[in-house]
Amino acid sequence: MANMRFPDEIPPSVFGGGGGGGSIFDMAGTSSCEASGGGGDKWWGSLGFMDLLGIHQDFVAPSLFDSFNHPPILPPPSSAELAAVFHHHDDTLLNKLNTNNNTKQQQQLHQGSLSSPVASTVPEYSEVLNNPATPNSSSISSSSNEVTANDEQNKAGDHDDVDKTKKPLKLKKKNQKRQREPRFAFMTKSEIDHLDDGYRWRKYGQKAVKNSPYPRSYYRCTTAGCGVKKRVERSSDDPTTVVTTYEGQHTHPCPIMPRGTIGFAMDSSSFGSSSFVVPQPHFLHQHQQQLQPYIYTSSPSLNITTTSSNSNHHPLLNGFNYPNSSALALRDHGLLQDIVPTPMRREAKGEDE
DNA sequence: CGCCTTTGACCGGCGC
DNA sequence: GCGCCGGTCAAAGGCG
Repeated sequence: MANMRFPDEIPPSVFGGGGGGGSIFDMAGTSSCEASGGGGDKWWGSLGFMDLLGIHQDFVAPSLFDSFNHPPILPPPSSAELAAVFHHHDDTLLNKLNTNNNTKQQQQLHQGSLSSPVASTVPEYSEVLNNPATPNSSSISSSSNEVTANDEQNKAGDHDDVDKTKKPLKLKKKNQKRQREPRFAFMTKSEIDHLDDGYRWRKYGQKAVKNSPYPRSYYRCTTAGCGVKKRVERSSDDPTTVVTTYEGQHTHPCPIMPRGTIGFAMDSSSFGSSSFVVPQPHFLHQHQQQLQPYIYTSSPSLNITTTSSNSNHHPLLNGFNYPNSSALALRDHGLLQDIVPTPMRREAKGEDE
């Protein structure tokens, strides 16, 4: 598979608003740590999508998984122009989302976890807007009992499947209902179905989606022992929108840790629950309030710009290469302004000059 | 050769 | 019980 990359220089263009309903990350292409291995001169240039997701996740709460029990504090959504992230246990949510962008369910999602960030009642799934989340973050491991349990279960299951020859596979333990790992779903505007997030995925299945002309693809993280899965499907309502659902939690860092990530990497010990260092911009918490909705719109020409009022010019981003869509997204939205500490920005700028 | 995608078959959950 | 459907498996083939 060819790694999609952005051209080194991307002229500014129109940063269109996201479509209706749901959150939209607009990305024109994909990239990965892998892809950026050669060209990522800038710390930022090779920042993987998942890294960013991780960042955003942290943005949501010190532990996003904690938010399963404690809804994250979120900035208010900006109506339709929202970058929505769902973490849920309900498989049907996305289907419903796809088939009806304005369902009552969605409204409940919005109301439940957005307008009432500290709501005491937590729906089985909750929506996290403007905070692209990922299972990948050390900060979530502390409350990911279910994940680890499931990982083990998965591994055990895999072994069983492998050891036992062929057909009697799936001899799953009876009476043991398969537990779903927490899921994070988000919608992106993209021409590319499979957004490269820096991790290595192996496609293990594809199914036709009911009421949709677009198939759903199933991916699994290829790293040994990592049972993270990913589902990718294109919205039937809005073919330009790709719904990506992550399931599980990476037990490893990004296969190719982008150099730039160092800038974000915090000592995992400072979070007390990390088995590896991942971007942990805890300073984000201080800036939560400034969060802008992530509305990323790509155009076929990959021209992207921003409409965000406070993102007209980012010293940090001046002259940066944009080998990946996430970078674009952030640049686009001036997000770095909010999430990157000034010293870091300065440093980056200096490096850039 | 290793890794990946494709694809049909299979399995389990769930609703009727 | 049956059928539908989502999810997974694994053989086969492609690609670098």
